[in-house]
Amino acid sequence: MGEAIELDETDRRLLRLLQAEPELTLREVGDRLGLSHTPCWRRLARMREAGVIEERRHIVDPVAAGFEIIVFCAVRMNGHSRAHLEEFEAAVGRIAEVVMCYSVSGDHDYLLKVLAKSIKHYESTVKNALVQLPHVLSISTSVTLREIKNTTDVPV
Amino acid sequence: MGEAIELDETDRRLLRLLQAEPELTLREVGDRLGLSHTPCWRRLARMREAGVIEERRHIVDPVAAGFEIIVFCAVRMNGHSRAHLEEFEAAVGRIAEVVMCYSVSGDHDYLLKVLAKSIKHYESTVKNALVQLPHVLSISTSVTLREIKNTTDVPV
DNA sequence: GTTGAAAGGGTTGCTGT
DNA sequence: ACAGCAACCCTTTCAAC
Repeated sequence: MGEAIELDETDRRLLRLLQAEPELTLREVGDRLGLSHTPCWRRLARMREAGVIEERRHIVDPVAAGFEIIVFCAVRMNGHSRAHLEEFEAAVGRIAEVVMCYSVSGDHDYLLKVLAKSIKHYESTVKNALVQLPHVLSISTSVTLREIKNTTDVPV
Repeated sequence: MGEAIELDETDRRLLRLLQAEPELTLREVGDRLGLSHTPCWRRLARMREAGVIEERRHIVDPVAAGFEIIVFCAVRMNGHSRAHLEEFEAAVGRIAEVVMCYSVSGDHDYLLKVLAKSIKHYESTVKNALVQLPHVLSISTSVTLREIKNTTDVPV
């Protein structure tokens, strides 16, 4: 998105407030910060412009929506040419059950987070699709047992 | 939150639409689905009640906010009594830089995602705090090199 | 399910500092 | 450049049907 910008303490307080209480109106935010709502709105617009803050998102709970299985996959590749990696990454982008993918340093090449309706769904659909991609050497799966914490909040 | 509920195809279309285009107004959503805005609102209220959909959240970009380092930590514990685990989990809840924590099956006990402003910040502040917690046996760190995908969207 | 309306938030132009 | 004021438009919400 936009250029890198400096955040002053008021910007950070604003972000903290909005992350902690997402349903606050700008007028309420202004009251808490000792400002009127307009400067708050302008600061937000500036931060949105710069890509610091994105559109407000509707958060769906995977479990309540029927995705009871959450697994992490560590993927190892057998070749690291640009073309190989791009092919894998494009495929990951197309698989909706893969909700997160980072390339990582260390023992593995990629770390993925995958949602599935059941173990069977994960094994037969998602893992199968991933293993069959070219240049994938191995996938080691960690099944999550319990969610302790999962937040989108950044500790600004 | 609420009780488990059944989602019909209209509910799922609604969720898909709102996840894909979070800024749509209820009237626009209604138009797309061939409904007026009121039933859309009623369905959303019901899903919110049931915990399927949460408050709309403001999403802050960690990198744009100065958190350039994202790491995953696999934590191994040396005791698995309820008290040990609860102590660790409570600590994790208090550390704002830890944005995600799952207990997992397999080689490790917990998998964490951590935001930090620098490697130094991660090592000296976050990792240090974690290692010093009682009953933590080892922490192995994977530094992320690049984000390929990271979405809150559930593939309903 | 629909229409219609009250309440109130987001947005913007203008003004003052 | 940044804050505040006032007004408009539009969304959310909730009647009544």
